[in-house]
Amino acid sequence: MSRPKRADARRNESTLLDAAAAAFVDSGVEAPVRDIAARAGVGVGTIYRHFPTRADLIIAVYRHQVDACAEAGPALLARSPSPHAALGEWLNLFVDFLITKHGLAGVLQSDSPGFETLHTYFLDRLLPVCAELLAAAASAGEISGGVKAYELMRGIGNLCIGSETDPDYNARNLVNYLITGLRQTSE
Amino acid sequence: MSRPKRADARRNESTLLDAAAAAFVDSGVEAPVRDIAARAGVGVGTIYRHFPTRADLIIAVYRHQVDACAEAGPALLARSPSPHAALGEWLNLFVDFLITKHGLAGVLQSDSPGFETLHTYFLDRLLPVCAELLAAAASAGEISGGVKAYELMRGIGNLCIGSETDPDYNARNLVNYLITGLRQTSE
DNA sequence: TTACTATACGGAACAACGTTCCGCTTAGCC
DNA sequence: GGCTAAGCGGAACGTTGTTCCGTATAGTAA
Repeated sequence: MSRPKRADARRNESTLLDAAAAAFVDSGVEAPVRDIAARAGVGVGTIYRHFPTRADLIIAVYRHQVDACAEAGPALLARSPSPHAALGEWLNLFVDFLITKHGLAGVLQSDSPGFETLHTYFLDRLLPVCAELLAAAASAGEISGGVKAYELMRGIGNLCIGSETDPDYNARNLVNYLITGLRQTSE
Repeated sequence: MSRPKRADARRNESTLLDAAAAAFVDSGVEAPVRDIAARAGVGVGTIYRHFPTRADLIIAVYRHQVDACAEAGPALLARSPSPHAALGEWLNLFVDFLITKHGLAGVLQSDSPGFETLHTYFLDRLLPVCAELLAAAASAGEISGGVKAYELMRGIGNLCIGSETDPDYNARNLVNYLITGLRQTSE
């Protein structure tokens, strides 16, 4: 076991998280590393020591909210009138999260190496929840069992791209059509 | 009116189109400008003289196919059993086009300046067709009139992102759920 | 208090990208 | 054969993410 981190290191890490969060709000998740460093009054090297890649910084900033979303799944399933309704509500929760973080949806789908950890984190955390909701809806006979959780999550994520910047595009509408379409396919 | 283009210029333009098409097939539409120039045995400056921006090159390469897609709309409407069926077929045609061009869907939604002309070209050409199909389906009472053509096209485009690289994600399935969902909303 | 060292820092430097610019070349015409 | 507008190549610029290393300092032991 190594010694605990130095005090200045701990301080910088927290400063960086705040600066990143602020930068993401102002300029989206694609805010340049240099901007974030400048905001925090820190060199770029410091960022990379704390967060091996930009994706890790993004994860650190949003971890709490992703976890909250994951935990909401079972809760919705318990108190919703039907599994399909719970699935719909949960997906809308996910959509809300994505489109309030400028550009997160886009970065999430990016297949550029370096965003793998981001991809992985979201999947690890949310895929099981989605699968559970889907299974419940399927065994209630509300949807076909052929819907794959990964495909659905990825599709929802894709639909959210650009929804925060383009006033003529509202991902929520399309997501709801999609959810409707899932049910009709049931029988 | 200025003189017609010089022979070498015309030759280079056509060589560039071929080189770009080949590069897009090999490495996707995000193929670096330098690669395309090298393939054509030409300097990068030559590309930019013929095509002010990368987006213009992409448009030039795919123009024919976009036009073909646009023209297929009215034809499908004429020979399909119902407007909703025609809409579905046409959207699948659009999806086929997008997912066979590596990364085109992604670039199409990119809001980075410089891709505006690409955005505009697709919209100019395809939006009216989509709107016509939607209107026909709406007045046949098959779908709600509230579906906006732009939103639908953008959503379909989004769904196609990554469908060519990720073996576990097939945009076609989700697009079909979406199309189904459109009808059910008619009630 | 002082001295020592692992830890952490800053920012120059690198590679890859789209794009611009300009000195040289050449096609087409008189 | 020469003149000139048109066209060309590729170095150079500005912007990315990321790496690297000389310097500074926190924490500890004397």
